[in-house]
Amino acid sequence: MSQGEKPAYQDRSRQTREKIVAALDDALREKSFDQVSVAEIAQRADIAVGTVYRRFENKDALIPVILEIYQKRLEAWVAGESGIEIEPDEDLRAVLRKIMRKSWAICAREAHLLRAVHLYSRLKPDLADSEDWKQYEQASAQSIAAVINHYASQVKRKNLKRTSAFAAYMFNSFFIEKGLYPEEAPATLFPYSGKTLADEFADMLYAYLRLPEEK
Amino acid sequence: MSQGEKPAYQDRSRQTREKIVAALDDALREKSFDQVSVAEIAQRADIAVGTVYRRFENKDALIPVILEIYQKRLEAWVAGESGIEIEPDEDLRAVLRKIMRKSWAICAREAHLLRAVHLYSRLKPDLADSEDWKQYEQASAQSIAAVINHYASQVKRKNLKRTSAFAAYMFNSFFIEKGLYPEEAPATLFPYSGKTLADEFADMLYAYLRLPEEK
Amino acid sequence: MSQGEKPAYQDRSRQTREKIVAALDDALREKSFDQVSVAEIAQRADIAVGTVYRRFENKDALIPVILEIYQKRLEAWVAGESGIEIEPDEDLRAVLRKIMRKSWAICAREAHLLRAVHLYSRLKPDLADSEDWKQYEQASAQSIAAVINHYASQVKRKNLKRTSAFAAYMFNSFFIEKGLYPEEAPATLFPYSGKTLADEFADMLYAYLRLPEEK
Amino acid sequence: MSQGEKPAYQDRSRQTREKIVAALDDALREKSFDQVSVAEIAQRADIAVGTVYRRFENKDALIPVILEIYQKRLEAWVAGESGIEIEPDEDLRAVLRKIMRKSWAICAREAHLLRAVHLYSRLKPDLADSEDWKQYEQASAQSIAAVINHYASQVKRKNLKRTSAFAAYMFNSFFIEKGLYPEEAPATLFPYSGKTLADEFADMLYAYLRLPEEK
DNA sequence: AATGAATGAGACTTCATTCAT
DNA sequence: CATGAATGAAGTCTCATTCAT
Repeated sequence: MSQGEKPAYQDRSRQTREKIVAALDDALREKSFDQVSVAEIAQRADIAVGTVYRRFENKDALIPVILEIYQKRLEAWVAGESGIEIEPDEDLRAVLRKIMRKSWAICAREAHLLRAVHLYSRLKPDLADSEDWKQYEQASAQSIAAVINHYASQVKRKNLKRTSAFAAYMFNSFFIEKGLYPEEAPATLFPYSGKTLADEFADMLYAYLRLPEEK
Repeated sequence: MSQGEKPAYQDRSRQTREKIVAALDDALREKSFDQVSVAEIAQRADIAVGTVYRRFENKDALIPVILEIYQKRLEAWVAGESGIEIEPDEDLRAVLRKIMRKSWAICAREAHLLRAVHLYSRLKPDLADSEDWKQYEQASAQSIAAVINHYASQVKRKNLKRTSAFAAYMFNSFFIEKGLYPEEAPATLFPYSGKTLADEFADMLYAYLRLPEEK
Repeated sequence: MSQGEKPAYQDRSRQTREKIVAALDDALREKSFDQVSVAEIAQRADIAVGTVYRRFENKDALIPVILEIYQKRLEAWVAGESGIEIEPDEDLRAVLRKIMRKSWAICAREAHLLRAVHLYSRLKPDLADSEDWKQYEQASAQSIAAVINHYASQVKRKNLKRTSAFAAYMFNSFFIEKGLYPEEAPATLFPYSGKTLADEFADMLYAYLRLPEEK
Repeated sequence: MSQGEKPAYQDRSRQTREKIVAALDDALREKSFDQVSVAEIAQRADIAVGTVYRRFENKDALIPVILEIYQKRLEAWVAGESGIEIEPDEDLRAVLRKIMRKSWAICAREAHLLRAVHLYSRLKPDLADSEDWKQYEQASAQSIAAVINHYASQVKRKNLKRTSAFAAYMFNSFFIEKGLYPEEAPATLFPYSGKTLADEFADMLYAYLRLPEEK
């Protein structure tokens, strides 16, 4: 239960919550969070406006929910499909490609959710300290760091901590523009997507890791 | 004079326009364009609401102005400081660092303006096809391409066109998150800025250019 | 429920609707529709502005309502009073007088409503094609035609269709000026009203019907 | 010089006035007076907004001017073309037809002006007592009366004064709807115009004059 | 006298939130 | 608990009128 959300003791409450969440998910595929009115959410959920306010303190309290949906999707998807399998003797470059392809697939799939959270954190940074969002990004940073540490022998950079942090930052930035706003600049500057795109980024990351810092 | 703007015949008109522009510039340091009402702009400019509408067809017509302010600032700044000087025998890696440091300085300085345009194009992609914005990003892409072509001998990638496009995309993405929203994730994942940040990206780009495509 | 109006599910809604309608009815006795603001309607109805918009898509959607009020009044009135009774052997001239007197009474009673619709259709002919209004006038045309056909034997004109059409046109024009704008010219040119007025017009119509077309 | 208008002592003033008048005339062919803004008039006249206010106290003060234009047109037209010539032994019915055809022609020609004044007197009856408008209609009434008196021998009605007044009223009503709003109901009920229309009305009037009052 | 920039009241409309049923 | 009607602040935009130049 995230901030601004009210407890649901009864079964019926939980059902209502599900409805709201589904409606929001739906609506975000079409418009930005700002453009979706509470009335529209209620209508899509086939409940009354007041009912939304019974579950959520205000409209902003729905934001954490979006991330929550995303995380559930992510988990379900990871659980369902085979994860990234790394062969014992696999090359770092190949592994990065695998990761990037996979990441791209996930990101593209649920872009509307990430877009909503992302935009929101830009529009109302004060409200949306949204710990969840930060946590989410930090989680991705840790994954990157784990890979880098695992292949430390192939990495030429010495300051692994800083390298990991930078890689994580680029990883996220990379996906944000191309993944969340594929129709807008700067995404349109590179007219490829899918594997081509993922591989290109994997290569860039690989190259970076292989380049020794300058003395 | 950009689209939706009305002509200014008199001196007084131009003064008013400047007041509006300054007020907008000011306001954008605090909130997003959507959160700034026309009434607020008028108030900050110390003029009447109607006066804003005398100069601009509607609120959206102010968007191109933002980019215009930015470009003026850019030009003034470039004119003031010494540009990027490239020594004849200078190394690609060093050149990239220079470029990135400079770009970072510019971007950080007027982040609020770029942020406004960027956010707007995400919120109202239909309206804000904002040719100016696209042009601006394409211009940066061309600069990148020029550098790459100039140093073609040091670049190991063969498909220069695709390489340039990807580099341009990463260049812009890199600056967007860290430059426009330095307080938000994912920018916070990499806790450095200034030269450290610029150099790190320069290195990444350099490494990428030096890495041959896989056969 | 007319075009642009929103459905009312609850009793309370219907009460609100009636408040709005009554407020509008009231206001139109004093000013033209254009001069009545939505805020004024809300105030007269003792509700919030937004409440008006909850029931009606926009201000224009109130226009059909005006005609609706008028029609209800008309029906109620007709139901209440005895209708026009025609004796079997009654003279055409006498029948026309009866009709005109009755029509005059109806028209004078609810002049403010008809005035609103009439003016609106003159001010915004494009929007207010207002099928209702047209239908209403055509209905009156059909009534006239029915009478003429019924008394065909007493009518000397041969082209009954054209005669009916002209009679209907004159019937409406007659009422519009004198009925809707009794204080203005040209109504003031004929300083009588009520039966005197109605009878005079009945006579004119009678005379017209009795005059053979010129060969 | 009508009410609300300011005196023009100089030549230049008079020229300005002409420009305004012409611009207004022009504009009224396209939209209603309410829909024409002072700014538009100024633009069409190729003068400044303030200049309009130097000549006219406010927008409403332009209304009397419209009627003035109309009257000038009328006079010029009457002076230019041969007026209505009545042969000594001409039949009343034929004379009425001539009058109606001529009247129709005038009315149709400058409908936009009459329409503006007419609408205005309906929208703001308080302000627009517009003596001019009343005078104008009374003038037409006198003309009708003159004809009726001239043919008194052929008229069967006894109360000539009342008869004339009613005829004048119908004369004006007749032209208002069909002449000023030919595209709207009730004008559309009678799908003819020109001579057919004029003759039909002439016949109606003739018949009326020939019908003795009932005892 | 002319100009046209500036004014600001006021109109329409939206929508997050409240509250009586 | 759910409902959905009602609220009203706030936003965008228009235009008759004023006034400094």
